[in-house]
Amino acid sequence: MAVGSLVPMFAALGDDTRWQILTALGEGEASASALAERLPVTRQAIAKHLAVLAEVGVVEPIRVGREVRYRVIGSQLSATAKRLDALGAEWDRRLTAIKEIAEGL
Amino acid sequence: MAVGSLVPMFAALGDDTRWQILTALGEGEASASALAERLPVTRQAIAKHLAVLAEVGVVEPIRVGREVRYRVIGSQLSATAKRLDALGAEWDRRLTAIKEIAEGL
DNA sequence: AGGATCTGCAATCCAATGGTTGCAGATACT
DNA sequence: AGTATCTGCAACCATTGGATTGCAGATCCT
Repeated sequence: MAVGSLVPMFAALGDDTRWQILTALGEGEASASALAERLPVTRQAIAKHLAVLAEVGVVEPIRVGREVRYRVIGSQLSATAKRLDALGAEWDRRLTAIKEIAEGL
Repeated sequence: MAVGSLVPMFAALGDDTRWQILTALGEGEASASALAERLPVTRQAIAKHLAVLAEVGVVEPIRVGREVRYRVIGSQLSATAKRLDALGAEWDRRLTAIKEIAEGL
């Protein structure tokens, strides 16, 4: 299985502030400004984070007049999870096979 | 669900070289020196990567005489996948509920 | 039109990190 | 014993990246 696009996804998910953003978005769509009011970082910092989250497709921008709201795409997380699960199973399968060969079975 | 320990895991998985290492380890246990022979980075760089991978528990060191071999723990990846999948489902559930409320259903 | 608010871009700063080289300690081989 | 090999520690460098401030453009409201 190709690892490929998984890496940027994990890199995006490997930051605490971004999870705070995702968690906040779990309560409904919100703009960068709105998020900045309840998170301990600047609007611009949040904007950057939203950009990387959008880049990997885990969040989606929705223009509403002059503001841009974001919403989480849960299915993207689930899809990533499926791929990761497959990789984990694959590793166990191969290593078990190798072990059996090594033990002469 | 607590996100907690997921973040360091994703941070660990969010690096290309580390996936090269994991992939190489998929063909069997190997030491840092052995890995350095087939990857385009130094042994010490690999050693550092193995340290962070071991820190999050996706890899396990096995001392064999004077060398230290590492093996992938596939089940850790699967476990992470399960948690991520649960989060994805949770988000979709909540956002669907919010949407229904907003539509007055 | 004028004010308030939201977004976007750019420059800047500092810490974290991926990578390197060099050296010392430990273990194996002959 | 002596040599070769493997690990581990430390210093160091360059780049990335999270975060900030400042300013300009766009949109809404009265």
